[in-house]
Amino acid sequence: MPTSRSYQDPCGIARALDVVGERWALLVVRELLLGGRRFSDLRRALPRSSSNMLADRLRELERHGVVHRPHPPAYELTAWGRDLEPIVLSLGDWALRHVPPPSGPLHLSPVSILLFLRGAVRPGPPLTVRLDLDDTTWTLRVTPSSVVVTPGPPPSCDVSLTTTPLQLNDLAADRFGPSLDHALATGAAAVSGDRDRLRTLL
Amino acid sequence: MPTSRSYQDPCGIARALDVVGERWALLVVRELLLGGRRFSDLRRALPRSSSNMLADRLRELERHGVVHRPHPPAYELTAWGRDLEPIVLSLGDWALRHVPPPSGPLHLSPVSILLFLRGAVRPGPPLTVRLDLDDTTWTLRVTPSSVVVTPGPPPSCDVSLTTTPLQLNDLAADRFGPSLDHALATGAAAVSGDRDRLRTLL
DNA sequence: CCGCATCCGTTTCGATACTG
DNA sequence: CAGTATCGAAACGGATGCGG
Repeated sequence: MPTSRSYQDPCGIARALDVVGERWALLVVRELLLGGRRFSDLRRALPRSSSNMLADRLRELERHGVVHRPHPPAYELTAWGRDLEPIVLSLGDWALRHVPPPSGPLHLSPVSILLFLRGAVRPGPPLTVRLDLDDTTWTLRVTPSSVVVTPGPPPSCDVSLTTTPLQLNDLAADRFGPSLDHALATGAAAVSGDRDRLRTLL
Repeated sequence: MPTSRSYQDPCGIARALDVVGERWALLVVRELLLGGRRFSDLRRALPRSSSNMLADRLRELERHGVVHRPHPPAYELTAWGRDLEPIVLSLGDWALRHVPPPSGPLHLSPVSILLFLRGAVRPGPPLTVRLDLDDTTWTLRVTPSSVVVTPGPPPSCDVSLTTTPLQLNDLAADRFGPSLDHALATGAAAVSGDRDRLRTLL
């Protein structure tokens, strides 16, 4: 049964929290920032959430107009939901300025690292990269005026990279430097196509 | 006992929510945005929260480094906590773009309306306003280069306004136009000093 | 009165199992 | 695959207590 409690406060901040303040809600939004995903995609991306929770949150977000389903079974952000993007990304930047990373066995969703990667890549000469992360495939497209990441494979690509989100995080932190060679040597990552273009991404 | 659950997700967004994602946390931050407040101030501003909840949240926020207490018994935001200001204000703007106001008996905290008012006032000729809202007194200071709202009364002021936060919200929505005359006539607001300067604020 | 701590009923969360 | 059902654990919310 979806949550229906409210702060009963006319302030915009409280009203925003009535919509996206429940547990997991903003992480569901994060997972939808790069495009529509299905229920099972969200479960894989948020493995520590439970299925009834996810179902509740999606229903609430849909009821409030943050999420809709123009092409079931996929869930997508509405235009209003997409307006959360800069806010959610700012929250992430804010935390990274001070919060020590949690310890223990960690899981990083493909969307998390792709949002970070997209933010670190500058527009430049056209380049299409295919990324295979945890059984999902993504397209990173660079043009002189934009950097776009979308779900699904590109029709064709200049270079493709297969690895895990956590490994890609390390590679990106190193700007595809020496750690890339090491990962390729140990099989933690695999590249086909124009490897040098990949190195110049960051 | 303070909450200690974590999303166990190294993504910055999840880490931010580990710190300020629990219920009431961001509303406590909102209440501290204009300066240090005491426990009882926070209780008055957030009357629908419970005292143990508030104590828990303050302890958690202090432990995480968002809040500190340089001058007990007041609670203040740390520099990191103050960095949340643009994010929290953006969330409020986001909600006001689409969320219908909640119904029923509503409570608007002085800080909520003062944040909104401060955002609506442009820098201009120097002016100091004393605001008495719900038994707390505030100072609004306009200079050619800034608009600042601080807790506590000013040493001296050009004009002072006494009313309720909800009433002030209405007056500000009307840019201190006809509704001000009506409020003054009915006693819903009282002004002393340079009333015309007040009218030109917005 | 202020600044909490404690107790306790209710709601939400989270894990697991299950169904169309 | 896309959720629902169930149930114990945790968090929330209100009331009350208590030292300073």
